[in-house]
Amino acid sequence: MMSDTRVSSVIQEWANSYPGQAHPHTLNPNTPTNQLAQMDMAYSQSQGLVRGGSDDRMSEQMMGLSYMPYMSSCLSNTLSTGNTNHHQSNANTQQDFSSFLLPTLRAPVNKRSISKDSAEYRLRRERNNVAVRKSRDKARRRILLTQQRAMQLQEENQKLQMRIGQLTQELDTLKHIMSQRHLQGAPDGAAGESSI
Amino acid sequence: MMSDTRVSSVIQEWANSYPGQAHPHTLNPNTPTNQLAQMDMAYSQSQGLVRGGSDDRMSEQMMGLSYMPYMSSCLSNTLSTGNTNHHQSNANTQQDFSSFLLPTLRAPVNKRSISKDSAEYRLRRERNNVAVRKSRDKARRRILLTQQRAMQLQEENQKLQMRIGQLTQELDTLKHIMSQRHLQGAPDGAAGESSI
DNA sequence: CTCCATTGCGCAATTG
DNA sequence: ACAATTGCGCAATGGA
Repeated sequence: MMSDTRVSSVIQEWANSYPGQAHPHTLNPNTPTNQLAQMDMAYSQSQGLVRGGSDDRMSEQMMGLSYMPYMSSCLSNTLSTGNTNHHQSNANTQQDFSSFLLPTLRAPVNKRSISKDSAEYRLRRERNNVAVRKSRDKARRRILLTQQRAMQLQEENQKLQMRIGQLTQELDTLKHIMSQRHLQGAPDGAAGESSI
Repeated sequence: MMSDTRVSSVIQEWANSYPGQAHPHTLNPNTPTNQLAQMDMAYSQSQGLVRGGSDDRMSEQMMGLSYMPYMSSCLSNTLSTGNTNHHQSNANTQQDFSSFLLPTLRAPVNKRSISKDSAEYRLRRERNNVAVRKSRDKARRRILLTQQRAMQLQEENQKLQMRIGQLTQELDTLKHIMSQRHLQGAPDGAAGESSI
């Protein structure tokens, strides 16, 4: 039939995706690998509070060169990046007084004047963009792995259930034969008789 | 111990997440729900290219939960929206010649001057934003469900394997007993003798 | 063509 | 300071 070897390999990969914990060891449906625990609420209010006040969207980037597919911006990413980032909309609005708002815990010193133009800003942005792509790719891979794992587990499950049916039937037959010979008097002490 | 009833419910939910296929019915490991088939090289350079391959079917069925959290943002936001979107960066710059660049496939005709300001533009954007939130929320839920499903399948798997071990041992014991009674000569035709 | 759904991407805030 | 995550909006595209 299907190669069962493939299963274990994917399972292995999957396990690697969750360094935190995810071993069959102490598997507990109540601890959904954490990492996802907060997924539910994460949404309900982050929106209105976090960014709502600053309102910085708008005039994101390019619109101009947007028509051509991403070839340019993506292939030559990381640095060369003929990417289309031209957007110098209003932006630096709150980091000025952010130092005031913060609870005086070692004020961020001088973080001002990183406004968009500075090469440092672009550098940071570009780095973050790379990190973001990397992270998302990782997430995608993890999701894929989880899906494959689920499918394979299901497949394996069916096989196991068939096997159980097989064994059960065989056992019944054997027991029946033994009872036919009125020798049933000796219940096997070893295996017990767990119900079906 | 753990309620097994809950398992089936989650599985059920999960199944609903994949209307395309995902029923134990004709499950085929060779069709990994596609939708994620080409994921490996995604990072190196696919970014700009991949787009074309994806093909997934899936209708929409609300998945039960709606977007209570969004309701406020969606309903009220759509128009009232205290958002300060005023920016009139030049926008319509190249769609003029874009019609040239494109392979003559029904040129975008006149999509001109929908630039940012138009109420229609904002309306469309806002609608899309809503759709995006909805879609992502759905995706998150689906991922979570898949994970839970995988965990529960694994748990169930372990139980099944234990059961198999149990049955096998019981069967061995029985066979041993029968052979001890030198009655092995009677082949049970019904169950066959599948090796361990 | 319109409309919604999906998806890749960049930005900014947070986290570790 | 730095990479990794995460929510979000934008634009392109796919599919009714």
